[in-house]
Amino acid sequence: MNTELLIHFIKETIPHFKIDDQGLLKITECFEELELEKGEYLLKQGKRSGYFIMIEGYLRAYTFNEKGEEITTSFYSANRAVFEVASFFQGLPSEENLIALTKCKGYYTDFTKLNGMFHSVPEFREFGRAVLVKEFVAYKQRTISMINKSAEERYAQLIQSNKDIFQYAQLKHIASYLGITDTSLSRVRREFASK
Amino acid sequence: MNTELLIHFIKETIPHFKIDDQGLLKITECFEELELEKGEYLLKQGKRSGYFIMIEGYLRAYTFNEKGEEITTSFYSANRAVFEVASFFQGLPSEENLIALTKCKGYYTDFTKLNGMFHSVPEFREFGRAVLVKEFVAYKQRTISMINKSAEERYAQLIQSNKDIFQYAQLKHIASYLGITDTSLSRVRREFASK
DNA sequence: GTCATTTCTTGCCATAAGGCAATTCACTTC
DNA sequence: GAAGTGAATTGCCTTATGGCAAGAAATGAC
Repeated sequence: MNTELLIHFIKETIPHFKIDDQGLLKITECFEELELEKGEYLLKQGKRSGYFIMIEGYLRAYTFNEKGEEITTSFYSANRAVFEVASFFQGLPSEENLIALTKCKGYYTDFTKLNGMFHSVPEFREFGRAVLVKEFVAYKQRTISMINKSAEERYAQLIQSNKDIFQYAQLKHIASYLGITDTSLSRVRREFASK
Repeated sequence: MNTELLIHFIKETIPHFKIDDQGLLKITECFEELELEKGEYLLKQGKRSGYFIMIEGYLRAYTFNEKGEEITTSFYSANRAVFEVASFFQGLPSEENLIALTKCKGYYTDFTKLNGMFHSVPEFREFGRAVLVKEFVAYKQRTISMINKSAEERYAQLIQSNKDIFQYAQLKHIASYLGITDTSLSRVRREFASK
């Protein structure tokens, strides 16, 4: 397996930590390469989530509200760890689906393997925790945006932070991610463009 | 130090894990008892967050938006680990304040000590991760509520999940926590009461 | 108790976002 | 390039929420 990019991702995530080769070997042994074609699912509702370090591509996470409408909960792009936190760590069946918006490449593992590394490889502990913290912080910021920003501000923010996604995701999916309807997003875009 | 309640909280958090007495001792040595009076701050903006296992009491987390208005980001009650994730784990100055709504009691530690335990006490790793995951999941669910529930539904949800808070927090703080103004909350409450 | 202060509620009107249906646009297929 | 499909936009109207100011209620100081 070509593990170069996996190793690079791990080192980038914990730059203050030196990892010896033995530790790296233990880690890379627990991952397998995985490719998804556009439209393929990384995770389906009801299954337990795995842990995917994505090196290339775009993914969308979605679930359904009580009315049965699709709600996009996240977008993922390259150099991001992808997992549904409750399902992966607490062993629950996932309420989310993860679908590839483009061809995706990366490294995959499951909870048992990851947990083994977590306890036996100190550097991996740091890595795992850093990833969890980073994702947590991102969600927290998003909640706060929902509280004190308008739809248009959230839209502007998304354009700035993840412009590519507009190329791969449908606007109605971006709309539900932003917490508005596709109709409103369309109007927000018109307003925004005219500025 | 009376560590009974601390030990109880740790065991409750990872019920599937047996902890030996040596591990427990290592853990309890790293915490100190802490009491806050009503109105006292556990964390002030700009400082680095600590880690507080709260056994008794109620806390409120808040920050400010661009207009300088207070935004309540969380309420905490007994048997909860309290920390600002970005500040505590990433070492950043906190953007949040944590203030006691009532007298609070619990156990306190800092990042250095916690990180030491994280690497040296396997049970504490499990505990630390479980806490992080639990808080993360809660935030995630809150974000999704913001997306697909009305203010009234979120209000009803809060009443059900944390009724006590209405006794200790001001309505304007609950309002900003729910993502609405105090005026709107007042109307939501009138509607809700009439049902 | 009375006064002062803060919190909460209400009325009135403004703005943001939603709902639905019709239309336009973009993309595929033949 | 015509027809068919699904996505996105638009028009028209409704509903949810906000803003502000006035009043009511609760709280605290003396």
